[in-house]
Order: sequence, then structure tokens, then C-alpha cells
Amino acid sequence: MGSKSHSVPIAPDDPYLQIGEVAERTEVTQRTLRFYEEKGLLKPPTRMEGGFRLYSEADIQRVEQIKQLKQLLGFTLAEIKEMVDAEEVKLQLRAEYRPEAALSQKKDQLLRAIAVTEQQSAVIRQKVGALAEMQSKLEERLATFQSWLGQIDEGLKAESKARPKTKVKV
Amino acid sequence: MGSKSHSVPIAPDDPYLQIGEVAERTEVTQRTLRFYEEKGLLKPPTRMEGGFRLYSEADIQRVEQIKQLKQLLGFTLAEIKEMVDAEEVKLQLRAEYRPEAALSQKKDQLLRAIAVTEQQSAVIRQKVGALAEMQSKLEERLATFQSWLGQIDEGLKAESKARPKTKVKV
DNA sequence: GTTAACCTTGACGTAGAGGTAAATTATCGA
DNA sequence: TCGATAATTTACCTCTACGTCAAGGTTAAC
Repeated sequence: MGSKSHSVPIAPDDPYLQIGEVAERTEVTQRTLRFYEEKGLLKPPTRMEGGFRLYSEADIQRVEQIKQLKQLLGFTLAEIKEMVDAEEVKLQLRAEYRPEAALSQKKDQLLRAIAVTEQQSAVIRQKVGALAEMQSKLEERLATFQSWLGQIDEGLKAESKARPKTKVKV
Repeated sequence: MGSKSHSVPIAPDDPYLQIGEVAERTEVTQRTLRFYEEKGLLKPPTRMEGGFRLYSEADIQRVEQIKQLKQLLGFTLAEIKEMVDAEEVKLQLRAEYRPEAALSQKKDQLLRAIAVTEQQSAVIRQKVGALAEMQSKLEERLATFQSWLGQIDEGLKAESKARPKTKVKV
């Protein structure tokens, strides 16, 4: 897997990575990376002349973000795409911050992005609430378990006192 | 969908529910209820003579719990089954709290249940952490958006002052 | 005792999220 | 320049979490 050692293709400053390295570092498979690209979760990366994909560090960040959203929080890829798209709007807006025309149209986009973001924020708040509730239930249960454990231990102590040593065979 | 109006089947005290009502009240399909039973997420409910399933209120609670774990937190059914099983241990232990035999064996079970529960607790803590991080990022983004919005609004004000009223056509 | 509404167990279908294999092409290091 | 790796696309496979008939049995009401 060790690749180009001395001849970096484009810029030695912003090291571009091939799919294998990205897969390794993000701990997803190459298939998954291509799949996410297909589904619009990752923007099509630049390519080498031969067609090999070249990813940037930003792409890695995005993959990590997707992993978080998916594994930790149970969002579907479709939902994640929405979020990612909202983020794209942000970048787009910044990019075309010069064109003076269509100012009010840009405002509309911005308002939409704000709405989406607030929506996401609300969803997260909801989830945190549900998690907190579960957490307290679990702790309650743990306390119950601990007390039972104490009782059992006492029972065992009494038992071993009654019968000093019996068979250990199974 | 409205069923039995005045003749409750068994006990009016602990009303047993048929699958249709449970489905309605929990907002999952009957298929899903049978599926969960098949997968061991719901214990096999009691049946009428003819074989119709009869669910208790406790079963409804369990379904709600499963929904939470699944939809809100993105656990898989397999993971949920583990949790549910841990809870079963709890009930089992309480049930057989009389048999004095196998005390140390009961302790083992209890220790296992404690380990599982603590594990779950840790997972939840992790998720809450991740969510908090996301939340703060979202709020940061919202702030950025708001400031941009302010800038755009100023731009628009200036524009309308310069050109009192121009064409609106596209 | 018939009938409508409800339930039963199959059995097959499907969307989401990838896994895996095959045939072909690129790149790298010697 | 030539293998040994590593990537590419295409195509089919899998597994989860159900959806959707189909063919029949139950229950409750009339």
C-alpha cells in the first residue's frame, strides 16, 4: 500500500490521497467510498490522468462526519445527504460572494439553509433528551443490581459459614 | 378497525389487547410485531383458544422502548435484543428469588447483567458527547449564517436606495 | 349459522447499505 | 521496460427490517 515516495503528483503541500489510503485511514472500505460518491454524499474527487481518484484531507473529514452521523446517531444516508447538502450551500455562498447580482436570491438560499440547520438542531436536542432519560433509567437499574448483589453476597457468606467446605466438582 | 365495544374478552382490569389494537397504539404494523416476536425482541404473548395473540400493557411499553432505541438512537435490532435480554435477566432473577440453591450462579448472572448495563451506559455517554459536539458546530454555523444574512440585508437596502424601482421580470 | 372483521402462518418482494468477484487498466519501483 | 500492486467499472450477492399478498381459520354479532 505504500505508494508514491518521491514523485508527488501535484502539490506536496496539500497531499492528495488515493482511495486505498483514505479507506485505511477512515476505516471504511473502498467500496463504501465509491458508494457514498455515487449517492452524492461525497463530491466526486479529482482524478489522476488514468482515472484514479484523488482525495483531499477535507474529504477524509467528511467521511468521518458521515460515520459519526450514521453509526453513532442512526441517521440514514438520505438524511445525511440532506445535511451535507446544507453544508454545500454554505460553501457555495462563500464562493460566489462576489457576484453582486441576485442578492435577494442568495438571501433565499441562506434562509433555507438556516431552516434546515435549525431543524437538525432540534432533532439533536430531541435525541439528547431521549438519551438522558435512558441513562437515568439505566443508572436506576444498576443501583438495583448492586443492592441485589449485596444481598447475594451476604447469603453466600452465611452459606460458607454453615458448610465449611463441600465438593467443588462440576 | 373499531372492534369489541362492550364485551371485553377476559379481565376488564388488565385489558388484553389483540395485535390490531397494539399496532394502532404503538404505530407499528402487525407485521412488525410478529417480526419482533420472531426475532426474540418481544416475548411470545399469550394466545386465545383460536391462536390470536393477546398482548399486555407491558408489551406495549416494550414496543415503545424498541422504537426509541431504533429510531432515535440507531441501534440495530440485534443490539436491542441484547439489551432486552439483559432486562429479562433482571425479571428472571426477581422471579426465582426464592430458590435458595445456586446462589453463586445467580451472582454470576447478575454480574453479567451489570456488565451489559454498564456497557450500555457507556455507549449512551459516548453518543451524548458526540451529539453535544455536533450541536455546538451547528450553532456556530447558524451564527455565521445570521451574520451573512445581516450583510445581505444591508446590501439590499443600499440597492433599493440606488434604484428606486426597476423591472422585476425574469 | 352465516357473515364481516380480525387473525393465522407461509412465502415472496424490496429498499437501504454495502460485500464480493471478474475483467481490465494504471502506477510504481526495480 | 516489466511485473507486482493498486484502482476502475460492471454486475451480481447479502443481510436487515420489514411490506405485501395469499389462503385459510376465529370471533363476535346478528
